[in-house]
Amino acid sequence: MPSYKPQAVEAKWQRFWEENKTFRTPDDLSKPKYYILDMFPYPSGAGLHVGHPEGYTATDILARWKRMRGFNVLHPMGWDAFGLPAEQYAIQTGTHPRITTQNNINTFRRQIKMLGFSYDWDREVDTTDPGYFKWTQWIFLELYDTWYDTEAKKGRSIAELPIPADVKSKGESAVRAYQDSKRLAYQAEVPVNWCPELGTVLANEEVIDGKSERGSHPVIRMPLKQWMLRITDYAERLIDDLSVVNWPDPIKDMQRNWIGKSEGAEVDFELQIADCKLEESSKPRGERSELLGSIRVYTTRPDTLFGATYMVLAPEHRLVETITTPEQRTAVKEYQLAASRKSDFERTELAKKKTGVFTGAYAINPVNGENVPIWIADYVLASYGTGAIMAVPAHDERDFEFAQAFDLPIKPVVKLTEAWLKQTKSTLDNLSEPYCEEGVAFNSGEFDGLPTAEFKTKITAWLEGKGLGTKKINYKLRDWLFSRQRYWGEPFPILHELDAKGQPTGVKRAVPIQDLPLTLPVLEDFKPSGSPEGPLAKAKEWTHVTLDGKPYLRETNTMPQWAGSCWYYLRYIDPRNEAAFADPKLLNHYLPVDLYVGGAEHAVLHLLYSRFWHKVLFDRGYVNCPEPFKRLVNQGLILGQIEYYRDVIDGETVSAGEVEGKGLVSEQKKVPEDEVEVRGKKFFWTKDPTIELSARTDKMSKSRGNVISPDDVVEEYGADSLRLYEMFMGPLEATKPWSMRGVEGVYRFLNRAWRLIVDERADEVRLSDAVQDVAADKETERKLHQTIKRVTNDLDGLSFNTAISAMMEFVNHMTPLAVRPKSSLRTFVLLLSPFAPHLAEEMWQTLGGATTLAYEPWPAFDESLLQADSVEVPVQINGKVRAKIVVPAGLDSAAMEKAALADEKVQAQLAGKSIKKVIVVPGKMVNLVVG
RNA sequence: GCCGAGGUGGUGUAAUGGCAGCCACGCAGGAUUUAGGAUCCUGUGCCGCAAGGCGUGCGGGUUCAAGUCCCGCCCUCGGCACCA
Repeated sequence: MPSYKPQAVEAKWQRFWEENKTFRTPDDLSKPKYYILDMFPYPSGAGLHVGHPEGYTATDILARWKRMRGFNVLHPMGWDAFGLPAEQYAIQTGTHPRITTQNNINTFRRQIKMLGFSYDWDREVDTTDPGYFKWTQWIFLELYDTWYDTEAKKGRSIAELPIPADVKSKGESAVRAYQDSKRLAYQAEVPVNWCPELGTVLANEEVIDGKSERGSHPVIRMPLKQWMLRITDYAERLIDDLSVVNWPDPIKDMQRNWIGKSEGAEVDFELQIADCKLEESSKPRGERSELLGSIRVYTTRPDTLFGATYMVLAPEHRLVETITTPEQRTAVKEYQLAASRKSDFERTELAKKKTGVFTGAYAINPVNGENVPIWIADYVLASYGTGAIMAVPAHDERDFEFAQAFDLPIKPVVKLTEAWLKQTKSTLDNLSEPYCEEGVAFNSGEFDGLPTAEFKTKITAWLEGKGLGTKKINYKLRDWLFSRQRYWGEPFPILHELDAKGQPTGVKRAVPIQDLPLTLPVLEDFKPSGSPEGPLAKAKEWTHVTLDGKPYLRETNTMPQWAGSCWYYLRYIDPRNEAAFADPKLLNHYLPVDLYVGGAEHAVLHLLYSRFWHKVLFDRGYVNCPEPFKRLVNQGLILGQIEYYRDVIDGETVSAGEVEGKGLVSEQKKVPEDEVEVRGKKFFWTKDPTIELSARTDKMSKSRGNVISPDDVVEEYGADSLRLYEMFMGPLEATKPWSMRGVEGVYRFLNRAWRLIVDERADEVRLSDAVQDVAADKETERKLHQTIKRVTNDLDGLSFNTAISAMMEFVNHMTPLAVRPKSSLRTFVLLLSPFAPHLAEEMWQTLGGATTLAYEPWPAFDESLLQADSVEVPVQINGKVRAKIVVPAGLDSAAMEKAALADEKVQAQLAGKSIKKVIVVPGKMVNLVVG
């Protein structure tokens, strides 16, 4: 084997690693641990694409590096295998999802192993394995058993929930209902995304622009009884603890925005209805909220209360019926009906123009006693705040639009500056747009002159004093809709008690722990039932059970795909444990995950859900750290190769520039790369050089036909080249286009590295004659130590691309040498080994290594060997480089200045001018400021 | 609209405020080769024969010195989107 044959080398070392279990992670608690985690994939039928190995290669390089630095590295892989595609496939073909899933997993495993990643395969997990989802179900039961103690800010067992005396006195079922109302996992009637075409409920993230992600079927909102998880109880802690993790700021921002904390006040507006007005107004706040006497609103700008000229209720608000006057009843009913029929999509998309209807009722503005009309409009959401707002059109964009549409009064209460009025061409009585900034109050009675922040505090206190309002914090985050009407998911371990007639009593019971896992029933027909029970309801023998002599009906919903991925990082720590989800001793040792790498598409949901579950487990004492993932890095998207297009209009090709901005519609046709000519910054078509082409990179997709399969790349260039190219493309976090030419570039580099060491002309792999046991010359020594330093620092900073270019420079230095010192090459091979492990192992062996290099100590660099004897430094005159001088390294400022002034070119430039200032950066440059 | 990231050669990219373009791709020339491929060497930001000038999205500013810091715009991408 004279030349570099990746296929042979890679097969050989993959076999070696597998047979020797080189990357098994022993639970050696005496060594420092490093837990490095990939986001595990959903094994789709299409197999891996080149985007997957990007993150996996990065983590593998770090895992291998950390091992060489003496860490006990935990680096596992598994499968997030429940979910819709396998089920859809089952519906179409009749193949059981278990079988498709197994096939897909086998494909993914083969492909991932082909890339030579150093996973500990003994720790592989599969979310659809009963041994795994037993514990998903167990965690669900923990959530079911937990209530959130707002005083202690901590989840506690339901057994510890204090039962109020009046509840206790009403008996056992009242107590049970009270407990059920506090559990983190609870059932509730909520509006869901119902897709009639698919006959199932969809998650929000499965609905795109009001249509189903699969098949683009219409989705409507419909109230259904669903399982919910009370993630909102943890909202505050989910925000606060972002400050203790090392995550990219944009991701933290996205999570904060998603949770959407806002601080404001709830204010009660008394209804102007003769019957109840007086009798209710004396009631203490809190009790009154359920009565008819007032409407409660939420506002972040209580300082604009004096400018509230009307109120708006969501069409679904529970008081709409009661307050609507007989004259308005028909109009209100019609509006409510229309609103309920609209999908969320229509409600937002068509809401460019504000709509609404007057209820005929009035309320009293608590700060000035003025009557304000009450409207309903779908721009107010029932699900946020109190479902009702006070409208301050002068200082709120939406209220302003609405007020304009319906000719409602607009009353400014924050001082408008002259400049602003001028700029917006407004007058005090006639604003052209709302003023939404903070400012100083006016038109606000005794509060005139107060700045916004101070006003907010004062007015809130004033309202509290009168029992009319209180400080309030709201979140955009909603409780997590946790049930799906699907087959291929974890069944809920919950039983519904039946009475003698076979009707549910409303009493729920957890499946006893010893009966877990609760596996899925065998079904022939996986189709959605079209009813809220889901397909599991069809398995009658499965759904009906008797426990302790009582008949029960099993819960027939299944959990969403997020469930299994919420905690897989915990199972890796002790994947075969049958007595617990993991041994606490091991959990304490390996947690938290030191580095978590994955796509930014999981920036919010998966990471938020996972953190939530982790916090519950933390509160309940199962894990010892409040956050699961210490450091997070998002790998960027890999786009398809650059492609060139010509624009065709009515069969004629025209230049790219002629289409843009002229409202013309053209058909874009692909132009092969060899028909592209570069002229300046533009591209032209060789078949008609007057035609300018456009160039573009797109996301890889089947429909565009630009998907690159790792299988093909590995077949042609080998896994090491694929790995290296994935890292050489650019920064890990960046979005970047694929290029086969680029793969070839790194392939050539590996070939050059190979030829440094291996005798090309021999039949067997043997050391090249040029490699000898000699001491390295000074230059080589310096280059080597520079390379060690750069690679080490770059690995530390996850700058894999620059680490590779440093190694390329080293190889470029070594290539022309007739005699190459063996010790330098051994060091180089160690540096290369995390990146191109197969090739490195082979070269290590050729250089005399007895066994795997996976646990060889990482090379150290000697700072004293880094510095060259002399350096070239630029001499600038007024900031422009005019000369270069060569000076001994470490020369001081004064000497450098002297050397610069002695230079001929400098002398010439200085003729007839005087030096005003001299700046010397030792070892870097000299700048002479002359006049 | 709001939040965030980013605009550097023909391409991917690199540069603790200190010589812009490291390392690659591509291209050009040369060596080797029957030829092709592979390999090796040299050159390659733009304009210019050259001297030199101009160059990091655009316009200002700070500084001896700005791709990097500050202010104002433009464009691309990602996320959120009537959340009061």
